[in-house]
Amino acid sequence: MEDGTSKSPGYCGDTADLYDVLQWDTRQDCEVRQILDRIADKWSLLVIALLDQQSLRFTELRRRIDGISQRMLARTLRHLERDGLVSRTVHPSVPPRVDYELTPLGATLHHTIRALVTWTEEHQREIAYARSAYDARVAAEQEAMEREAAQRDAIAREVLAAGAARVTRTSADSRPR
Amino acid sequence: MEDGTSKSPGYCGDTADLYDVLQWDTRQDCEVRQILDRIADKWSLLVIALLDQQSLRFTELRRRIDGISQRMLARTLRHLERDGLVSRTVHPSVPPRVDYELTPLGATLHHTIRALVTWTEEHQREIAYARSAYDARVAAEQEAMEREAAQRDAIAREVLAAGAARVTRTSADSRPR
DNA sequence: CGGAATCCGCCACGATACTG
DNA sequence: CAGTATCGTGGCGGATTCCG
Repeated sequence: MEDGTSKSPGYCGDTADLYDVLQWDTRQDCEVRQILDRIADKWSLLVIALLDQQSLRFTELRRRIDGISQRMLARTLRHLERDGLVSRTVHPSVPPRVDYELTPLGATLHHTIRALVTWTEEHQREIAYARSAYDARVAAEQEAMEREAAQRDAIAREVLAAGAARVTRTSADSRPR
Repeated sequence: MEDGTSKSPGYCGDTADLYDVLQWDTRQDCEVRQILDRIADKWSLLVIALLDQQSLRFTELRRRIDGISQRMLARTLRHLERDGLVSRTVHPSVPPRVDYELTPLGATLHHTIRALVTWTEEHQREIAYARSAYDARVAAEQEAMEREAAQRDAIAREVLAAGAARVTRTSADSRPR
């Protein structure tokens, strides 16, 4: 089975059905986070998006996503199937044909994901701008640091040179004694 | 700088501003996916959720999240700051005090994230059920496989025993010759 | 064609120690 | 308190091979 969900020992239990939504912060390191990590996965997102439009077979998905390895596609599909988000249909024919499609549950997820993606698309430019601004700031700071270091270095060298000269003189003075 | 966004060579460029939203599937392996991977991150989600309620300082976040390493918290915060989602305010005092709070941009994200988390919470049980059903199916299949294998094994042993007996007889018959 | 299994590089993450 | 720097490691993900 390679690596499954690995029912972590940190399973916090669903004893509290009606927990305060305003406090999903601390205790949510149980199942919710895990599910989120799975569906927010890079490939899962793509697969769900593609399957919303129509059912597809393995190779079609592989071609469309282009960049995914067969291993990751198989893994992703099995995960989604396990979570009940996509359904797998095997047509007994030669060559074998397997179709994947979104379950009703998966379809509801799609809307939410779409919202997230839409947000990202809408604010893409703002984020890019913020990033460049941040990077510029950091670069400026680093440059300032380097200039300062260079200055310190220069001063240190000067002092050392003067000290060496003084030492030479001093030793010359003390030698006769 | 350790490891940053690592502007991947796969940067597809934002040349197409008005791309068909219905086809964000294939070409989205550019910036959108990267942004999504960042904000849909396990820790980022938590930090954003926590900061929506009020501004917090480093250690407060650390305590509340509980399970995050100082390294990941620092990384996450710097990422979010770079993306312009949270703002960092340093109060020059002893001991030093740093406050983090959501920017307006980050506040807009919070609603979307909340929607995603809400979806997860709402369908948590369905997913858990689907998983157990899937696991049960797989376990049953594997058990069937093993039973079949055991049967094959028994049959094979029987045949081998019979064959050995025949061989013994045959060799006994052929010895006198 | 649709996978499963194996090998392996690499880096993301965690734990620790040190700085200011 | 609020980080940065360093090291060790687990597992993610890619390439390859084989099976039904």
